[in-house]
Amino acid sequence: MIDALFPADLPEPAHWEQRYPVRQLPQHAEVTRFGPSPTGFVHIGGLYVAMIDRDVAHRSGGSYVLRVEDTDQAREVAGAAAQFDNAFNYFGLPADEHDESGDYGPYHQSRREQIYLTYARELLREGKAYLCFATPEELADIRARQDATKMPPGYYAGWALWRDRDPAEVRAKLDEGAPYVVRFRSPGVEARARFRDEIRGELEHEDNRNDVVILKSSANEVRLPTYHFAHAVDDHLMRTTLVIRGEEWISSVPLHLQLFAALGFPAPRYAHIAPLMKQIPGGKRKLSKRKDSEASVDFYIEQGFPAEAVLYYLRGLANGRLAEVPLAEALDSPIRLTECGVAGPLVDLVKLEDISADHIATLSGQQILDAVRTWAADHDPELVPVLDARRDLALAALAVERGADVPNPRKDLRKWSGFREAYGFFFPELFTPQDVTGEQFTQLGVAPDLVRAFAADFAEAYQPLEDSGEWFNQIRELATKHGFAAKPKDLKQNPEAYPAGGSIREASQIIRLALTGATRSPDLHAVATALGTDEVLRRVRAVAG
RNA sequence: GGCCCCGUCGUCUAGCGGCCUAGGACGCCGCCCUCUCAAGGCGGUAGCGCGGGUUCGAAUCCCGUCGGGGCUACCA
Repeated sequence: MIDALFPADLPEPAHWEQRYPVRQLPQHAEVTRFGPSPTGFVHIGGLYVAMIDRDVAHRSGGSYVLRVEDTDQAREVAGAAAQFDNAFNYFGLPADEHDESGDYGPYHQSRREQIYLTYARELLREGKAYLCFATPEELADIRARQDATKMPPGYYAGWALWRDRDPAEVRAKLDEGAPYVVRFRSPGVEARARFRDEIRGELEHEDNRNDVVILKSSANEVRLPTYHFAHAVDDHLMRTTLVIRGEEWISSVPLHLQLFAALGFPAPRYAHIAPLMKQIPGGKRKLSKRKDSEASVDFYIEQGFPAEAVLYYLRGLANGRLAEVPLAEALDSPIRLTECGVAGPLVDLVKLEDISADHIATLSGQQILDAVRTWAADHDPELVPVLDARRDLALAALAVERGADVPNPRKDLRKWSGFREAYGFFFPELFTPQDVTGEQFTQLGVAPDLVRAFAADFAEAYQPLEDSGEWFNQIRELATKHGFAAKPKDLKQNPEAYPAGGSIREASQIIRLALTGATRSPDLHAVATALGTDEVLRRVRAVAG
C-alpha cells in the first residue's frame, strides 16, 4: 500500500548514500551551512550567522554550503534570489557550495523532492511515520480542547487521530482521494532530552512527543518536506558536521535528534547563536523585520556603510575579543564558537558609525571617491555626474586633512551617504551660498555692512599663500583693521575697544560661511587651496555683494 | 499557560570563590589644543536585577524571585 503512493522508480536510500558520499576532509574540518528562505528580505541576523558559518568552515579546512530553504511556497517572493546575491556580494561572503558549484546539490530544497520522498517512504515502510488525513478543522478542534483543559498542545498520544488507525480506514480515505500529510511517529516518552551545544555546553529540554508533519499535503503539486525533515535529510546527505543557527531552534533539537535516530543517521553537532536585539524604551527585543529598518541588510548598503566596517562590527559582537583588536587583524582572526556570547547583543548604530568613521579615515582619497561613486550609482544617481566631472576637485577635497602625511585624518565621513553633507560644498553645483542677512551670518553678531565690507576687502587683497599661518594672517590683519580683536581673550577683557563686536573667530567665520556655506568645516586654508583662487574669489565676492 | 535560553557601567564585554576599592572599549561629561567642526591629548561619570542561602570569604556556587527573549504551525 505504501509503495503505491510513490513513483515506481523512486531510488532507495542506498542510492543517495552513494550519490553523496562521506567527504574526504582533514580531521577537524567542519562542514557548515546557511539556509536562507527566499522571502525577499535579508535579515542582518542572517548575515551574522552566515559570516560565522563561513569563518568556522574555512578556519577548519572544511566547506561552507549555501542551501536555499524554499519549502514554503506561500512565503516565496519573486526576485528574492537576486536580492540575496546582491546583499551577500556586497559583504563578500560567497559560499563554497551553491547552485553553480558543489557535489552535494541541488542546493535548493524545492529541487530535492525525490530525496525527501525516498526517506519518507522508508520511514513509512518501517512504521516510523504514518499517513494523516486530519483536516484543518479537526486540528483546530484538537487545539481548542487542549487549551480548554490546559493540556499541552500538539498532535500526540490520544490526540493523534491517525497514529494507530486501522489500515482499512487509511485505504478507504486513500480511495476517496482525500489529501494527507506524512507524520513522524514520535518515540517520545515521559523523558528529558539532553544534548550538547557548542556554545552553551550541556542543554536539557523536555523531549519531543509530537507526531510532527514531515511531508506536507499530498494536494500540493510538489511534495515538500517541512523544515525539520529537510534538516535531517539534507544535513546528513550534505555531510554537515556542525549546524550553526539561531537560538530559536533550541526547542526543536529534541525533535531533530529523534528524526536523525529514526533515519539511522548520525546527528551533527549544534551551535545556537544568540539573536541580535534592538534597544527599546523598556528594554530590548529581537530585531524585527517589520518594525526596524536596521534589521535589513539593505539598510546598511543603502546607508553606505563599508562592508569591512559592518563585518568588523558583527565580528566584535560574536567574539568580544575581536572588538578590541584593529580591523584588519580582527577580520583575519578566527571566530571561536566557545567565545560567542549567550545573551543577545543590541545592535548599536552609533558604535557602528564610529567604527565606520575610523575605517574610512584609514582609506585614501582615491579609495573613498571610488566607493562613494559606486554607492551613488545605486543610491544617489545625481551625484555621479558631479563626481565624474569634477574628479580633481573631489580628490582635492578628500585630501583636506587626510592622507599618508596627516597624523590625525578627519573622521567626518561615517558612511558614503554622508558625502554630500560633509563634502558637497566643495562642488559649485552642490554649494548653497548663504545670504548676508540670513540666519547663519546674523548669528555671528556682526553688522551686515561690516560683513560685506570685510568680504570685499578680503577679496581685494587675497593671496593664495601656501603657508597656513601666513594665509590666516590675511584674515588676522584685515580683522584688526575692521575693528575685530586679534584674540578672543582681548575681546573678552576689553569689549569696548573692538567696535566690530567680534574677534578673529567671527572674522574667520565670515570667510568660512562665504567659502563653505556653513559655520563648521574642515581647515579653512586647506579648503581654500582645494577650491582654487578663482572659486574662492567668486564665493567671497558673492558675499561682498 | 507549559517548556527552553538569558541577566556585570547607557552599549559591547573582562571576570570562571580571595589577585575586584569590579578592568577595557564605545558613548556621555569636563579640560587642553584652536579659525569653526571632526579629530587628538588628558581627566571624569557610570554596573554585578532583587531576596535568601553555602563559605572565613561570592559578580563568581545553590535556591527562589523578578525582568527580557524564544518555542509551543502542513513558517523557517
